[in-house]
Amino acid sequence: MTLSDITNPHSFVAADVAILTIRDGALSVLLIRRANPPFKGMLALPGGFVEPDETVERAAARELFEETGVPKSASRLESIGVYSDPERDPRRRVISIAFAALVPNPGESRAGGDAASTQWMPADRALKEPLAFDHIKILERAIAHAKRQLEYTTDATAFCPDEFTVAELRRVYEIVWETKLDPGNFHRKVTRIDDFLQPTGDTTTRDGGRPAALYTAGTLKRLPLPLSPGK
Amino acid sequence: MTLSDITNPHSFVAADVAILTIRDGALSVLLIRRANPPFKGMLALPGGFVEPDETVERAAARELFEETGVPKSASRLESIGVYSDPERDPRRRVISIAFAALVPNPGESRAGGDAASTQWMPADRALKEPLAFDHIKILERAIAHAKRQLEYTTDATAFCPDEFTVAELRRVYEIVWETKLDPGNFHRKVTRIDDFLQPTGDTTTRDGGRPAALYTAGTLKRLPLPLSPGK
DNA sequence: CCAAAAGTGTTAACTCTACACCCATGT
DNA sequence: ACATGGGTGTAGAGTTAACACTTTTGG
Repeated sequence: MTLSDITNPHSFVAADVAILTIRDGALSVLLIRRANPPFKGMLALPGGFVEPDETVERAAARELFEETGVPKSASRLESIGVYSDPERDPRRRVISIAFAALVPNPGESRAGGDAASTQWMPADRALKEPLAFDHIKILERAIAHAKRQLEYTTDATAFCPDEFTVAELRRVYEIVWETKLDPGNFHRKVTRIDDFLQPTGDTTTRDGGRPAALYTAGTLKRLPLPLSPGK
Repeated sequence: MTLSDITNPHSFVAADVAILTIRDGALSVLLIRRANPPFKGMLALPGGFVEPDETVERAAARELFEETGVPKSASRLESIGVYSDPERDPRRRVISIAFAALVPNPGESRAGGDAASTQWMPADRALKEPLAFDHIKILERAIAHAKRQLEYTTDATAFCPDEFTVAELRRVYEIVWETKLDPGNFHRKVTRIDDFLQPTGDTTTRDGGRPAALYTAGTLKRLPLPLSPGK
């Protein structure tokens, strides 16, 4: 560290992650209660400073794993924006790289980071809570991002367990888009797209009724034609 | 500035901008020749450090204006990613926030920054040049971003002058997507979308043939249905 | 047997593509 | 008059939405 490093413009860089999942039929987000100032005691998104030897993606993946136990590979973790208002942190200049993580329901918020202070909350309720920093803006953007991702990519599968049925996938779309989709048409549409869904050969009756075929996520990332949320 | 500020993890943060326009029928990018190490003498994207009192968007807008004279309001300037490999700058840790700017052809690269060392280059040629840092990756992402933006948003108008014809707009799509589009079908499609194009009432014959109606960009940002580059 | 959910068939409405054709100007 | 590009009409192909219907299980 030289003097010029200190006098030249520099900043703290943090990665903040809106970890989204579907719980009890609602799009939900993981919030922590801050143990330290600033905003001590307030709800916030998980986040932390980027270490000198890691990328911001790695810092975000680390936060994700610490708070949920979900490895990066089981999620879709994407950068959704940079928050750099000089006043956003009252103590010092911190530039935040915001991420959205779409993860399968990991059950109760776990021990990793600081279990006692983490909680899942339905996204619509979280948007009405006072959140630390500009985390409300990050959360808004993360939710908009998720809705858009479902239109153009196969990211909906990130909300599902490893093996899932077409109806379970449909419910993801219905919950995130807040619409009803025709089960028959939806089934035809998604099963016709090459490499979207990989049949396992197994079936399940866990949702009742006639047994449903089980699938895993295929290799396709971007949908050839967007799935529209329109009625 | 306290001691803890220095010993805690921190970084230099830069904004690098891929300024894209359409010149001589080709998608082109503004490159500078670096006057200083590292990578002295090499081609690079314009960029600079984020000052302590400005946002990264503002730093990017400043670069854009310095190099082209184009104000932020006449462009679409969007963050397209964060480049934070600890080794990306050989001298010290620098995290780069990458932007893509879509601008109308501003004529010759101008005096602002350092006219002698800036040049427009067709994007496909620039992709084959050795560029400083990881700027090739940023440029690739900026081009992919532009192609996608044209599908889902009204950003194509950012490449056009203030007033433009439907055919001029069509040429933007044809050049960026590297396709031919049916003039009649394209005309019908875009003029039918509410708030995409605002008729001025004037016409022009600057492209020859029958006079074409002039339009300005409307208020719509996101297309209700994507325009596909499909055949 | 009945309820429930999976998955398929069918059809009318809609949209898109290709291309023919007419229009309004400069030369 | 004619070349040039602007813009409209139209028919056939393709796609979609709505919903009836069959399938396969659990109770």
